[in-house]
Amino acid sequence: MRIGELSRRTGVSERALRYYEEQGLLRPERRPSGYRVYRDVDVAAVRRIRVLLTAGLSTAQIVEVLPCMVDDDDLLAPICPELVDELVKQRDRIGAAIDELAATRANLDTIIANERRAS
DNA sequence: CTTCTTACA
DNA sequence: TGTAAGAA
Repeated sequence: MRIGELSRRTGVSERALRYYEEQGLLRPERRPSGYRVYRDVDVAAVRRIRVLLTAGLSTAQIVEVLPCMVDDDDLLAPICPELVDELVKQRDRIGAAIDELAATRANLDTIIANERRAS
């Protein structure tokens, strides 16, 4: 199938699909015309990429992590133990980010609470 | 009509 | 990431 069909079947824009390829996430063949040719398995591949992207992983991380994962029905399951380690680190980073945002929000709340009427 | 690349009021 | 432009 060509990019248009893959886009329709995955709900991912053609722009994004070309970007994924640029990042090494997909390696479609090329027809002499230059058109990209995707295989059926790429539909599932794109879904996995989406899941990881939504989980906050960068495309670079996904490139390394993807080969260590397998489709367990509808979910993604990590195979390599070292991968689980990286995922845990990623989870911790998110936790840290949440804490920082909570702190900045608290600062904002304080400032808002200081509102005073103009005399 | 579909895709490709490149570039950005 | 979207989108416009010019070419195939």
